[in-house]
Amino acid sequence: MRVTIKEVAQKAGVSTATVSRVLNNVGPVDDDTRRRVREAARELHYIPNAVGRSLSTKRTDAIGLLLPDLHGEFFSEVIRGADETAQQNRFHLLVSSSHSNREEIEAALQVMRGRVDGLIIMSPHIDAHTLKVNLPKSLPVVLLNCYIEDDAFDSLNIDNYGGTTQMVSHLIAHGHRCIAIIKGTEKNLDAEERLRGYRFALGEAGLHCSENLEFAGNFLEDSGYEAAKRILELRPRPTAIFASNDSMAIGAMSALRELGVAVPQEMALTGFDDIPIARYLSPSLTSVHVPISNLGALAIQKLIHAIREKNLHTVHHAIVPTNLAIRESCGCSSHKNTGEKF
Amino acid sequence: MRVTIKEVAQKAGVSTATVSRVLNNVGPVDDDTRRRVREAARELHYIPNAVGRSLSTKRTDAIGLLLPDLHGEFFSEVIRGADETAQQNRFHLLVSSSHSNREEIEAALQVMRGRVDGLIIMSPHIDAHTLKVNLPKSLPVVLLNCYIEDDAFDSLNIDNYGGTTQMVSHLIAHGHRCIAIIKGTEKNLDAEERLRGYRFALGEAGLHCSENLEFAGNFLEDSGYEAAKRILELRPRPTAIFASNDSMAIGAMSALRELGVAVPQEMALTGFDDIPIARYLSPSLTSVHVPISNLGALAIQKLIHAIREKNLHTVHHAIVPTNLAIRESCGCSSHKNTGEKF
DNA sequence: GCTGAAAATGTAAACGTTTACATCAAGCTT
DNA sequence: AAGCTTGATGTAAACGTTTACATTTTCAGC
Repeated sequence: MRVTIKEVAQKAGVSTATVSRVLNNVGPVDDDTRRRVREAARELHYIPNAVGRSLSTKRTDAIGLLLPDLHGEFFSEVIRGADETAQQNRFHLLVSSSHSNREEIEAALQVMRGRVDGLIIMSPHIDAHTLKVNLPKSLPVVLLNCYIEDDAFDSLNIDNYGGTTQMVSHLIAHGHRCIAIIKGTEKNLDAEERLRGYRFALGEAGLHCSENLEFAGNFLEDSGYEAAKRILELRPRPTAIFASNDSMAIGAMSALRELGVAVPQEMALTGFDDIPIARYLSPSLTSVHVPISNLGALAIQKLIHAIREKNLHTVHHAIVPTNLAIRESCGCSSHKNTGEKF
Repeated sequence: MRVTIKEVAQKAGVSTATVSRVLNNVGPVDDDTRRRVREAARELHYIPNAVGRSLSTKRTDAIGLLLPDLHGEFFSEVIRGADETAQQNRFHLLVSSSHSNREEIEAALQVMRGRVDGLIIMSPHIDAHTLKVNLPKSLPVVLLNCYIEDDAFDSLNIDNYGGTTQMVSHLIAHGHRCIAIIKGTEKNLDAEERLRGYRFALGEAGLHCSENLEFAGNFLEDSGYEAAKRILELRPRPTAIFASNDSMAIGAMSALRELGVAVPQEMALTGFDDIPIARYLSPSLTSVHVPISNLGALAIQKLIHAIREKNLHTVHHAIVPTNLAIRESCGCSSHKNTGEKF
């Protein structure tokens, strides 16, 4: 069926060992032999069988990417960044997405096991114990935005707390005194950290911190839409809304527009993530910029380092900094319409 | 290192063959033996090695997904749909994205070869010959939105032509006589078909069809932004813009807003793809709805059928229908603000 | 021309499964 | 009771590589 190394060896008049040596540039081979083997391989359109090789070398040259039930551009940008970096390093990406509970994650881990040389896990729900039970000790892992700060695993986290604090402080600096928050999914690390940052910024400014100002959400547009409607019923009405991500901010913006509340004049609105579309909204959305595709790329780099330098590699926790992308929706007119790129 | 089938066999006091039979539910095995084997496997936390199995069975249980340099939500929705369906069928997804030229695709194909049981190729640039040279005859393939109508490959195409025709006809029906188009990437099938549909609809209505009304674009927001600015310089000024995808429509909307042109009052605007965010724009974007995640799911279903029923399967070309999502941006007030879901 | 090292190449085991075939025991049929 | 069938299990080959080790060849140094 498919042409194997044996046929190449036969055609070139050598043993399979020699063919392997030639094709992998390893060990001493006579120039003339090398030429003959190369020629034979080319003529037969020989492509080494990846499975056979994997079995022998115990490498797969693949990286597993385990994603939660992510949506929209955040999802695609992470994959794009990861894939690009993986390709550059001659690794492949095994993607498994939409895992929301422990069972699904465990199943996915089992499936990945043996098929990948390393794993990137982005899962706000997972706990260290589940991971340790389901993963061989020797498999390099990088955690992306996970709760766990266990020293067994490398981790990469967005500076949710810092970014939110900055943003809310920005609103306060521009005169807002009553700021509502649309929270993210419950028990989600990002959501919790953003909430924590929000509370801290309010407290630091000596402002009233009330649960009445905190509205449930789940990171999807719909929930932002609903939350905004409820926020408008509050008395006194808040003058600003911090949405825990851009999707919800977009939903909120939609609700505000529908109800005739002008953004930012009657209500300031900010998001988090700075998805590409934020700058094209009307009004353009002020958001906390997260280098999303970098995040994927960084995770891959870290992981590949762990794979290649298994012995040298030491566990490391990194926090990816964020920065404010000030646009129209927060009403900070000095920065109006910059539309800056990063 | 990792526990193998041999250790399970030893612990259970049987041969590896029996263990294999038990774990795969194949062939007759004594109930008591079965129990012992299961127990041993559980105690040892045995997980079959996927590579060894692949080598033996010549299956990988993986599907390759080859994507072009796609952006934004279209990209993520295709992957989501594909992944979901793949998981349901116990297949894994090997994703390789951002391929824009032939060399990259050939490289990706070679890499995929042997690692997957089937391949979904979404690549507006590829030609049948390149595929035939680089793929073993026996590998099932589904082409997604590719030029090729070669009978060697299954294909799945969006009804670009029909969708565009409908949309442009809709604009005409609402009184527009001078409609500009922002074209998609050159040499891209989607782009060409949408252009063809646009021209046809104009012609059918007996309207002037001029190259002056056709503006270059590349499916990214920026190009929509630029094109819109140029469109506004036209005299007589068009009263409607058909953008070949939503991203460009969003860019165009941004430009119009900046220049103080009211949408839809002074300029109607429509897109194509109906990405999730379209309904949350202001004004909400009228677009040609494409069941994007279905597209990924359908492709996987088709492919899995081809893989499983290799002999029964016959080549088939399918066209995925589109439909109009009428919202505010086209100014067809009767449908104002429906915000319908699909 | 011998010795020994270095270079070139071959042999075969190993990687972890599945599975065709062989074997053996037990129960039926006649 | 001999011959069959069936069920349960074991044996070993096969899948396609890589690589440790063995073997052969070459050739410099004496």
